[in-house]
Order: sequence, then structure tokens, then C-alpha cells
Amino acid sequence: MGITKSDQFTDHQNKMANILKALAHPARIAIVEYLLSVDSCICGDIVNELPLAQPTVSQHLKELKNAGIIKGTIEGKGICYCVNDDIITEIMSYFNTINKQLNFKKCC
Amino acid sequence: MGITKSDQFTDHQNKMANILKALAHPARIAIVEYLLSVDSCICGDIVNELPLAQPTVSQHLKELKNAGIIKGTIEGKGICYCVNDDIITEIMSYFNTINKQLNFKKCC
DNA sequence: ATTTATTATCGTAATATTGCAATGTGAAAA
DNA sequence: TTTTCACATTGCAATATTACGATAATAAAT
Repeated sequence: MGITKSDQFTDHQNKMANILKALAHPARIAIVEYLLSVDSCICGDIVNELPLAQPTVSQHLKELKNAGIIKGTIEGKGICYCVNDDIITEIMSYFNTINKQLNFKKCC
Repeated sequence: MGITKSDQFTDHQNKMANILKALAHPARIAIVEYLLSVDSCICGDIVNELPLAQPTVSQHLKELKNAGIIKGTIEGKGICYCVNDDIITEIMSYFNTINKQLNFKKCC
């Protein structure tokens, strides 16, 4: 059907799935990596860095914002973007938990 | 179009996107968490643990296997599953790199 | 006020994903 | 060898995603 049965899973499972989904596209990975590649806010020029049309980039930025992965601040004519470190910490702590549980498994 | 322009991005960006895509669904998150919840291999009964029909679960398991996130070993009549720790390590190291880069940014 | 630059939104086409009933497959048990 | 059990595959319907042209919206610059 293309429709996910979200109500059958826990809030946390849905939350993690949504966060990871926001990053589950090479363009959005590229955006995050580009934002990190410069030692300050990126204002404008994200569109020029990506091999995609402006509306497409705008859509990807919107998804990243909705998932809380990046923040955008209006700066005069354009917008300054940066990665939200809180959510990166949250992702790391999730995989850290997974990793800890893995260490206790003697398996396969 | 629904088609990703994968050839426009680096191999590593595509690889990370694919790994995260495999986890970007609550059912697949639930499968991984269930596999970790027991201190040994899970043989059988994954279908009974999930609120989805057997073909749907089978499909999700296939995607997790293709992305290298779980491994399945044929065990007589059924199959034993477990999480592949190598890929978890890979994910963690990716987000660790991101996090390190974030620490050098004074931003927004 | 008009122009210019930057980002957002709308509409739409192409493709992907999700979910399941029906059916197939392969191995053990009877 | 027939049945049974566990899982895979096929086929299909419903919905989601990706991408972009066209067009709007907003704010600075002229």
C-alpha cells in the first residue's frame, strides 16, 4: 500500500525511523556533509553545491528541517543553515545502546 | 520522479544513505530491537512478534539482509537471525565523525 | 516603486515503498 | 511419501518519494 502502520509501533520506534529516513537519501547526506565541511554557518549557496535543481534542494532542506536535523535562520535576503547537534547526539546515543547490547551477544 | 540521482553523489554518500534507509522504517527498527532484546540468536518467531503479515515481515527482513544489517543462518527448518555488529560499528563511526566536526563549529 | 536575488510552493510525471493474499519452495516429521 | 512447518516469491493496490518547471513570496538594493 505504501502506507506505514505507524500506530502499530512505539513512539520511539517511529521517531527513530523518521530521523533516519530524513538522512536516508544521498542528497540529504551531501547537504549535511557540506554544512559540516565549513567552519561556520552556510548562508545561501547550498543549491550551487548540489547537482539538483533549486526546488528539489529546497524540498530536501525542508525534510531535514522537519526532522530536526538542520536549523535555518533568516539572514537578510537568504538563510543560514547549520546542523542541529542535539539530534546528532540523540542518534549517537541510540546506536551506542545498540552497540552495548551487541557486546553481550555471543551469536551466529 | 521517485528516482534518486545516485550517480551524482559519491559512493560513500550512497552507501550511507542505503544503510540508513534500511533502518528508516519502524518495523525494521522493531526487528533490530527484538533481535537485540534476547541474549542469543533469534530462531523463528520474528513474524509472531510483529504486527504485520508474514510476507511483509519477510520483505523487511530481506531489506535488512541486503543492507547488511542482519545476518541469517539456515537452522534446520527455520532461520536464525542476528544483527551484524560490523555495520553498527560503521554507522557509529560515521556519526562520530559528524559529531567531531560539529564540535569545531560555533554556529547559529 | 522597481528590480534583483533568494527561497518556497504548486502541480505533475515517473518511480519506489508498503502491505497482504495467494502461492511456491524446501526441509523435517509423520 | 505425504504432510507439515517455516519462510520466500509473485502479483497487485494504495500511497509515498523524487525531481523539476513554473510561479509565488519575501526582502534587500537600486
